[in-house]
Amino acid sequence: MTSRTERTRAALQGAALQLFTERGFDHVTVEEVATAAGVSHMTFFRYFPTKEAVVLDDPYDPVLGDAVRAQPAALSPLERVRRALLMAWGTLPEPGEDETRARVALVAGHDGLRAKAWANNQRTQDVLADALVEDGVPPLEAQVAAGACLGALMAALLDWGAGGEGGLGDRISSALGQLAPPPIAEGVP
Amino acid sequence: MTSRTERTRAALQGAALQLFTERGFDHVTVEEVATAAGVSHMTFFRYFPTKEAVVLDDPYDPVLGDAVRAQPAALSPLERVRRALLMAWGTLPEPGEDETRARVALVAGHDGLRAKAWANNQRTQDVLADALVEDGVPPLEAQVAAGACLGALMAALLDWGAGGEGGLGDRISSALGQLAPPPIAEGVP
DNA sequence: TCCACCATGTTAGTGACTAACATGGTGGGG
DNA sequence: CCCCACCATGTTAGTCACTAACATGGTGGA
Repeated sequence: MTSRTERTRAALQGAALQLFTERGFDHVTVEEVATAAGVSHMTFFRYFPTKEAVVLDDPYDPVLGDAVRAQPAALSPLERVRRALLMAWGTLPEPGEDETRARVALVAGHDGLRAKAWANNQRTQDVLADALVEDGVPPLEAQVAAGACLGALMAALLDWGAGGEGGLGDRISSALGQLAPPPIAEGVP
Repeated sequence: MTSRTERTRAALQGAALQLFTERGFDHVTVEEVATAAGVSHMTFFRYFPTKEAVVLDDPYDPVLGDAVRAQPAALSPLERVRRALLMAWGTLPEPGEDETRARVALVAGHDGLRAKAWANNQRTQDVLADALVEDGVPPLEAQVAAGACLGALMAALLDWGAGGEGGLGDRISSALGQLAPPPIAEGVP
């Protein structure tokens, strides 16, 4: 059922996560991760383009683009992205909570990993912005809306990973809530 | 007047900017930059901790922290950061417009450079957030406010560097404008 | 003029990442 | 059940960013 490649991939991620958590990202070589997973360092790089990628693997981008398209075009770009992220969060297939926490904690505690995480974010940002641009939103406005929302989301994520208490979902909705337009007296549009 | 270290530093930055622009960041080695500046590669690393740093050198962070503290505490955290960035932009000593453009263009067009730029942004974000926390704003809320504003600002910067027309200042104020609370009929608080 | 110090060079090493080629296990067709 | 083709993997050798330890030389002040 699980093909050989899937098993190898999982073995690499598992070994990497464990070793990085135990000894720190910088004090584990790719060679060691590969050996722990029972392969050579070349195989590692066939699965993950960089040492960081084995920690930062997340393929959610397409879902998010669709979520933006699903929002009513009458809202401001910022509000569309904001609601899209809130909505998508509920539907994403989450891996185990503990594993997610371990990964985010690694990222929060290491400059190089954080840098790469931001780089990934940039791709997500482009996906979100493109979805808006297709609907006629000016590119700069689209990028800004996506950038602001992702900036807020990332802040919540890193804060959680750095040791904050409570559930991740709560933090995300509270973070995005800060970007919400203030309620207009009575009667929501 | 200009000490030897200042001259060497400027020579390295100049050589790097020119070579990177001509041949692309990845196709120039640190060794070549150093040689072009008349020093060895070890001297390069004594001035800049990474190859990317020679492009991403900007020491504005402390100014921004003070700008946040200067905003009235009655405003929302988001609004305080937003106004602080707008205000600080006017007072910053800008290097030559052309050089800035060349640098931002390099960053906009290269994944590794963008990643490091985001990492720098993280430092700036911490400075902004800390200024809020000192005033009693909860840490998560502070990080989110700073993250959202910097996300918007970065989007405007990269869009400009990628070839957008017009002045950088206009883009920045328009980007941050998107995060402004909608005007409350008449009478601004 | 001489001395002390600091910027710089030299050398040697580690580790991430790549390219070219060799090999072996696995699955599907005969 | 066997064979063959293919794909995942290993081997080897190389480049380049970055670091550490030690040697040296020019510059500025006494």
